[in-house]
Amino acid sequence: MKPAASLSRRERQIMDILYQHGKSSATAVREAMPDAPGYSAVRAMLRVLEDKGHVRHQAEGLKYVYLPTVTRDKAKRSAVKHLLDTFFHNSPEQVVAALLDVSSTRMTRQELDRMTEMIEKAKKEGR
Amino acid sequence: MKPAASLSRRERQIMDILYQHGKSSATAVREAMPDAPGYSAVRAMLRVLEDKGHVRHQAEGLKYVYLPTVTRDKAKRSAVKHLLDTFFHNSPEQVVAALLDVSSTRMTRQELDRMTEMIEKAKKEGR
DNA sequence: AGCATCGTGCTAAAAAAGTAGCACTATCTG
DNA sequence: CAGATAGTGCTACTTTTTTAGCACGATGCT
Repeated sequence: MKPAASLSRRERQIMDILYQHGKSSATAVREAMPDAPGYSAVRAMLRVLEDKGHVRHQAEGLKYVYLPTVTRDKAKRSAVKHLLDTFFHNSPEQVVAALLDVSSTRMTRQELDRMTEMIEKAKKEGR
Repeated sequence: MKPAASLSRRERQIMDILYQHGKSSATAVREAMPDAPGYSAVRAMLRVLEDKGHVRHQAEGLKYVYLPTVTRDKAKRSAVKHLLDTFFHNSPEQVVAALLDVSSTRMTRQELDRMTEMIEKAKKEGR
């Protein structure tokens, strides 16, 4: 299986949707797509993704649901690494800054507290 | 100009490189590409990206250097938002967790301290 | 000046992506 | 049971992407 960077436009859109929603039927994927193409097109792309090994499907009731073969967790890490590398010169600190900037209004005190805790914990462990 | 999600595979690779390196010549872009194609191919893609409005070029000495039209900062935000949405259910806190997980070994005490500071500052401001 | 080199602009063709359409099966509904 | 529906598997076609190649201008060297 190829790395995420080698996916085509539509393939990427679909993978993003699958990671966001967890398993989804072709119809669900389609509905979540920007500029959604026809149903057949979506199915064809899912088939291609399956051939390439990026997704697999399981029968659920009558229909198929598709899900990524790579766990959310691994995909997550890759995504974070890629972001770090592309926009932040590998500086996690700057990511935190961006994060606070982008979503500070929506963050509660508790969330911020939990962040502090995590960081404190990392400090202790790294000692 | 279309959103980042509508870029083709190669276009995306190129944009990533440009954001990572800042302005670069066609040759430099090419060298940074995974499975780099021929030089002409890269130039052609840069031209397409320019047509679409994603990059512009300036003469630097004899050659051209290309750079994104959208500022690094805006692109950064979009990328962070997209990551939040795709893998973290919009929970910044979980991003921090992933960040610590992925790069904790490389983080110094100072970096962690600065993170704490930023968060503390956000707490005060949000009060 | 003459030749090699580096970088550009353009065009055309190969390859991949994206899309629609049909045929078939299983279920549901009256 | 007959018809309507929902879902699948394929195949073929169109469009976009991706690529290589050639021609030209500027520069550097001998």
